[in-house]
Parts: sequence; C-alpha cells; structure tokens
Amino acid sequence: MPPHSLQHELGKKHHFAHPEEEAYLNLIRTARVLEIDSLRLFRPFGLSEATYNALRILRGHEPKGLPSQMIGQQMVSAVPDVTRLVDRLCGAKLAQRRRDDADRRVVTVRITPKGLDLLAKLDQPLIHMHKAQLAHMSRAELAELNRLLFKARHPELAAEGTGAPRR
Amino acid sequence: MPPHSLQHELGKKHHFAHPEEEAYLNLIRTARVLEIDSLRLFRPFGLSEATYNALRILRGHEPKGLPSQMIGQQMVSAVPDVTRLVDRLCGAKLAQRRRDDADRRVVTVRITPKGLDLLAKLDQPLIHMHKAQLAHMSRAELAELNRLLFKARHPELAAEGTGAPRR
DNA sequence: GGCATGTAGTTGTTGAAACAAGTATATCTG
DNA sequence: CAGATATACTTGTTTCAACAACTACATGCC
Repeated sequence: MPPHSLQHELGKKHHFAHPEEEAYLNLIRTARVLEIDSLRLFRPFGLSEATYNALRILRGHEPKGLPSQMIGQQMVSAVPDVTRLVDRLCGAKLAQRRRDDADRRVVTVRITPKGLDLLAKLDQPLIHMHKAQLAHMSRAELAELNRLLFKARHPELAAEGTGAPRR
Repeated sequence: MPPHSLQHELGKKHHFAHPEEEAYLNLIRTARVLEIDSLRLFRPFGLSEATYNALRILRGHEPKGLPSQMIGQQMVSAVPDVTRLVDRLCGAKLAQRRRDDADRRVVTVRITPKGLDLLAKLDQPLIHMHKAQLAHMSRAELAELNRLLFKARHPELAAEGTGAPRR
C-alpha cells in the first residue's frame, strides 16, 4: 500500500473495491478538512458556514435584496429552513426582512450596513486562508480539480462540454 | 460566462477573484450534493453519515474492537464527541462497550452481530449508489480526482510524491 | 365569486454537533 | 510513594440542522 493514500489514512484493514467509493470518501474528507479553517475564521464573529454563505448571497443581491426562497436555492448546500437562518441574521442585525407588497407571501431579505461591514472584514482573511490552504497546488491542478468537481456533481452535462473522452 | 460553471450556479453577480476560492466552494458543494444520496440511503435504518462511518470503522477492527479515541481519529471528519456517538450505537444494539482491564480509562468498542448484519445490508446498495453517482466519470478522471483531492488536503506532502511538476 | 390547488414562510419538535468542564485512571518525578 | 501532570472518557449546556405540520396568500378553474 502506498504510504500517502486514503487507504493508509483509513487504516490497514480498509480496502476499496471501487474507485467511485474512494472518490466519495476522498471528497467528503477533503471538504471537511478545508472547512475546519473556515469555521475557525467565522467563529469569533458568531458566524457559521451557513450564515456566512447566506450573507454573501445577500451582498450579491444588493440593493434589491431577495426572497427567502432564493437564498435557500443559492446556498452551497440547500438549507430546508431558511426562516430560522434569516432569524439569526436578523437577530444579529446583519439582515432585515420586509413583506413584499406585490405578493404578501414573499419576504424580501436585505443585508444591513452592519452585515456589509462584517463581510468586508472577512473578505481578505478568507481569501488569504484559501490561498494558504491550496498554495501547493499549481494553477493547472486547480483548474483540473475544478473541472472534475463540477463534472462530478453534474452527470447530466457529461455528454456535452469540453470534448474530453469518456471511457 | 460559460453556461456550465460554478459561477453560473451562484448567480450572475458572483465573481471569483481567485481559483483557490472557487476550488473551495466547488469542493464543499460537490461533497454536499453527493452526501444527500447517502443520507437518504442511511435514514431508513436510523443511521447518519457519522454513525455509519463509525460502524464501518468498527467492522474493520473485528474481532478485537478498538478504543473510542481511535474511532474519533479514523472518522472521515474527526468528531469531538465519540462518547455520545457510541452511546447511540449501543442504544441501537449495534455496538457494545467494555472497560479495558489493562487500562481502566479505556473503553473498547466492538460492533455487534446486529451491527454487522446492518452493514451487510448496506454494502451493495452503497456501492451501487457510488457507481451511479460517478458513472459518468472515466477511470482516468476518477484517478486524477482522487490524486488531486488527496493532495489538496496534504500540503505537507506536496514536495514529494508522483513526480508531477509543480508550477 | 368560490372552491381547489399551489406557493412562501412559519412554527414545533426532535436529534445531533460543538464547546467546555468534570471524573477516573495512569504515568511521571522527586 | 506522594503529588503533579497527562490521558480517556463522560457529562452539561447551548446551538443548529432536519423533518413535519401548519398558516397565509395567490392563482387557476368552474
């Protein structure tokens, strides 16, 4: 067994019958490892990955704001409980709600100046963290990683695209 | 903007200043998407990703079992509360604890026959699911994805390895 | 217009993750 | 061998995510 491999990490007894299973575990594990640093960065500001992500989305929709529903759809991982996520943001005065007059079922959410300030403080540290985490990867490797990750979660697009051979 | 890209998914307003940030988001998002199917598979059996993962680890250490501490270290995402995770497994009769006689601080955990049965029932469906999820990726792509994912979370090993050029 | 259906959010409840503090046992040191 | 330190796990508490049931509003159809 190669000394630097997922198999080695998981212990001597672990065997992969299929590369698909290995890819899955690799994916989960790598995501978790990189996530840890983000959580440490967010924690002092009382943010979680989800609330930070939501704030980023809200900033991207200034100054109009957007309905709760749309927030859920644009999150990196679709959250089935946007209401309380927005509750937390509003509780921290980072966002505010407003009933839509045209369609009174809709609640439009906007980021507040305080929320924008908070994000502004995090922008540079976060970019710096990402660069530090992946500094050992070349541009070409990052590009290929991005391509493969995107393809992995979009089976429906596999037929078209870059023209790369299948199997 | 290319129609099939992370930028497209995240909405028109989103721009990536750095490929490292894009890789991070791609990673989290892809992991979450693939995770969903696992969760659906586990739910009917009352298992979460964490409890399933722990059971797999325990099965890999039959018949000796292993200390709680080691479970935490081998999990795909290190869990800081193995006690209650094992609580749940024991509550469902899927595992059992035993105080170590040599070192009475240590609790050795073993999977039960019932736990082994449960895993056995999940093995094939899980493999099938993984294959279905990534069936559109070629062998070469999966291998490259695995290599890049492993490298991404192991900056310390970047200097050595396969001999691939850096930058 | 009134009822059926669909949509947007809210609320209730349960279960699990995160962090911190505490207990029991082992090891190390003088 | 007594006290200090370290280790392995447990327990308490808070916060958050997940699932389901529910309310309010809008839309379509007769």
